[in-house]
Amino acid sequence: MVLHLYTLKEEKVAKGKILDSTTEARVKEAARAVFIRKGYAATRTRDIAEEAGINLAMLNYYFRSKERLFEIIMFETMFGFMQKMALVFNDEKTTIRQKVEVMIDTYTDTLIKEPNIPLFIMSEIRNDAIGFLEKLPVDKMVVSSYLVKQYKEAYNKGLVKEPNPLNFIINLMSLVQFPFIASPLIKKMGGLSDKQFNDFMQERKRTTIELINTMIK
Amino acid sequence: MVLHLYTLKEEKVAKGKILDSTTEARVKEAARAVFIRKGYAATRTRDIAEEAGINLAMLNYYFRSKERLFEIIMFETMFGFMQKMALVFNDEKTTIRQKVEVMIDTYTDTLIKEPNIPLFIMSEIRNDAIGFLEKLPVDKMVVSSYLVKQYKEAYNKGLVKEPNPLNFIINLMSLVQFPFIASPLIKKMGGLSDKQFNDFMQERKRTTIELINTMIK
DNA sequence: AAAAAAATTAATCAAATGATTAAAATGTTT
DNA sequence: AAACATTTTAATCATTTGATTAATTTTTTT
Repeated sequence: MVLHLYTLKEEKVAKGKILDSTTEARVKEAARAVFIRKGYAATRTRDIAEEAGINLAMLNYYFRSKERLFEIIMFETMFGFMQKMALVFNDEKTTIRQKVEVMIDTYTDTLIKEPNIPLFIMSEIRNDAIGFLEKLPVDKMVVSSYLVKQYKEAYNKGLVKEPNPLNFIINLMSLVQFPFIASPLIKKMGGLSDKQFNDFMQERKRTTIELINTMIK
Repeated sequence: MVLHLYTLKEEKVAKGKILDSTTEARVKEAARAVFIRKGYAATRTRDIAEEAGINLAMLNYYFRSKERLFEIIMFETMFGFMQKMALVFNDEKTTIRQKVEVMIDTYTDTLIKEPNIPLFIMSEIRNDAIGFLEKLPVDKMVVSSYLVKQYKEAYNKGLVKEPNPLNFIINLMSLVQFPFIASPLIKKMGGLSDKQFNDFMQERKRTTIELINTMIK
């Protein structure tokens, strides 16, 4: 009955077991689903156990505590979120306009599949009991990105009016993420079903790209 | 030791007592502050009592339960939020452009003072244990607004490209509200202090108005 | 001033909840 | 197969937390 380290577990998984069938993986996947749907404070460890279809004790056996499990989920989620962004931002082969297009297109698709991620991230960062924000180099990621370099050049050439690239990035994020954050409200406002909402978001890609592109000559 | 009704309390307040000095009012004000800062699930009734500087039992004495107290706060917050919107939307004396300007200006000012309201509303609507969204006629408010009427006319005259007024309204809300929802992230990204962030939002008013106005000829 | 009502406090309760334990079951190694 | 290690289960613990109670103080009414 020795409680092994998490790293030992990883080794075992790496050996070739089907990740999703492992109890550990099921707990983690259930935790991800419930945490993202309800937030840290509102989820009970029993909710996770139930969602995973396992005994409650297994959660603590594999992850020691609710908080440690949450840290793993939160870190992975934020990391994935940022990595996706960084990849587009730092592509030296694309123009600003192409980046805008790719960002809006791929982000919308991602969020149609996982619509609760933005609200989850923003909510959990608000409390930030653990201090994720400090650990994540979002500032470096933006300031030293290729996109910002491109944007500054474009500004110097008079191709964009707005001098602050932060405004540009915020507009981009706002227009894509906010509709998902406010999705229950928007569905109600427009009388949209889930399906209709997703179709609406698909169509919105084009108008959003157009709107952002008015910032760039 | 009779527990009086909430309405009786109101009468008393109406008699002329200074609202903020009443224990009941202090509990409510503290509840508003804590609920909006941390969300329903993360706040303990003891947090509220401490913030109000009163005995925990007073919360239940005046408001019966955490849930009932929350309902009052949530309803008032959402109502205020919508009323402010409806007032601008239904002003028959202003043009669309003027409405855009007023919306962005006043909303930004409001959110600089109460930056956590959008995230609070969106978070609590997500769970929606009580069913606020059903009770609130957001759909009617938008569809039958004077702004939507104006917008449709403008579309018929070829003054706007985008046929769906929902897209227009979402863009407006996104650009104003999202920066506050994501404020910790944005502060980190831009290396901004609280003061710098607020100044940034003030400046952003102008560029946001410009951006939205590109949708209207 | 006496009586009644309302407000407040400290102590306590009951349920929920995160976590642990000891035993049982399953899997692995020798 | 025996011994050992790992995984799983059911029961239980300890703390947190929303709520209540009974007594006390303060305010209002008569």
